[in-house]
Amino acid sequence: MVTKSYKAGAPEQYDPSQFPAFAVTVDVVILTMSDGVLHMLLVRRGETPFKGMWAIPGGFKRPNETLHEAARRELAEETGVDVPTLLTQFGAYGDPDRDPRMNVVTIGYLAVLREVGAIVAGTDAAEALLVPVADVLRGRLDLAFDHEQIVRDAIERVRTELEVTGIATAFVGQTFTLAELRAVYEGTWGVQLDAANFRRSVVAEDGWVIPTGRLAPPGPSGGRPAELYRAGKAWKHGGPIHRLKSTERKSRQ
Amino acid sequence: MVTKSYKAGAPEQYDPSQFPAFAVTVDVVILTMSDGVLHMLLVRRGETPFKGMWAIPGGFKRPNETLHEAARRELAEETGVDVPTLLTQFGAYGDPDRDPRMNVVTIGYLAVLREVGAIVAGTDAAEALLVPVADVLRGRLDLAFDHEQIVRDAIERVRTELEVTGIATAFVGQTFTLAELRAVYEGTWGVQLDAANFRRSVVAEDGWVIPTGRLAPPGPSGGRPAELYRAGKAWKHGGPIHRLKSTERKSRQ
DNA sequence: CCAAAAGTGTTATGTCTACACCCATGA
DNA sequence: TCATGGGTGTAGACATAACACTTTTGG
Repeated sequence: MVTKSYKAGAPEQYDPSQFPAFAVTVDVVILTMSDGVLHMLLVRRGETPFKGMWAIPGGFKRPNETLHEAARRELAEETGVDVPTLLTQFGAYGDPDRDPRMNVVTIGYLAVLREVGAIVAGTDAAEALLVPVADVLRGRLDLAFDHEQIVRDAIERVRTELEVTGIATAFVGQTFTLAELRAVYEGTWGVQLDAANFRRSVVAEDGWVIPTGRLAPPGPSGGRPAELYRAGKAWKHGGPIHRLKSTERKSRQ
Repeated sequence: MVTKSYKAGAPEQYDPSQFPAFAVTVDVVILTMSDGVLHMLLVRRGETPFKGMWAIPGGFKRPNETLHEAARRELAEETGVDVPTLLTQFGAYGDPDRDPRMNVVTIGYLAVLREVGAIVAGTDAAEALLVPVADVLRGRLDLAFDHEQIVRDAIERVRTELEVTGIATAFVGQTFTLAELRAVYEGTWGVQLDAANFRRSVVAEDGWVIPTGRLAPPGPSGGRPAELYRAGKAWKHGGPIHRLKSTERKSRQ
């Protein structure tokens, strides 16, 4: 592969002020599974505009960091989590009136955490809240800016990614039972999957889950102990689990 | 659905200069099928930086337009096409050193055109060129900025969209033969598909292609005239054509 | 007539879904 | 021993891939 001479153009006589200036922010939709229900993190805005309203965490991009680094920094500031199991960009939003103060273009990121951990309210947020995603999608919460649309896009993305990539394992721990993994699909898609067929599909796909040989203790109501797995490498064309096409089964939400 | 009071926050005492300023651009990867081969449009840069190098068309976002409008404007300026058959956002790029002049965040858009039409070289481009996408992916052309990466992401996106959405019909005319539609999949994925099975899959899926009853004239070398179809509505979960998993067939490129 | 391209039929193989059944545990 | 949840077996429905065959054109 040829290494490109990246700094070809001369940055000589050039006046940046002749181009319209924008503020660039990064907004992070932080998702986690809690009790089989997909949850997301909201923060209460401590500053104008939309002061006191719920919003998704975010902040201004700094000139010397990449977009991904900015997202990672915002995530760490808000949750204390330094290494998310997954952090993906999913969209950009730049409508002229989306921020009443000035022209702000924001880049949407999707973060997936295994556990909630200690959620730290940052300097510009008076409070933090973990809510079911379904509540936001139903419009029960009034979010600041165009954050409701951003959340909708993020959820649509995670639902698709679930079918196409290995994102599901980002929701569960280092080792997990297949019931836990199945709960990720069920909670995200709002469907019920047949446990038997789920197991076969997942185990059959090569390099997807790897048995550890250990067993998980059963729940308080008994039941056979489940085998513990760890995540394998991702795979070729899409994952082993797909949304039903014709025969839709009853939903849970 | 509840209408949100959008201008809630007061834009009062606020100093925009306290936040880092960025230029925001929109870059458009313009794709079209030509002779069964996926092509893209490049323009030669007429200005510094990277003056004289090939680049994908793009330009600065204006404060009073949306990102989508900016992409549409750039596309029209560069190609004369006002209404593309498809225009989708696929990514944002904001590495600190991606533009030697200043901090520029760019939003990548993917445009699909039916025909090339009259390609008009704009004011800031000395020349325009339609090249096979494969040439760019192989690194045969040295593109300005981080445009090679942007192109790679765009192609990856169009390949996925092809499997999941009705994007294929955006490449063909108002009416089309199934051979033309098949060429879109074959040219984009670099595979050969069985014509018989392709027909069955596409026709079987309800509301995907609609027969017009008319026939297309055969080519110069003869052959039975093909039936003409027009595009139907999109569908539920993904399109009818999928990349082969196990049995990979011989590629064409 | 032959070659070429479109369209139909057929068959073996693979995958998906539903659900019956067995297994290991807590109370 | 019963309830609960994990794991296996299996049969029918459905989808996929390969390819032989028929149809309709140009030369």
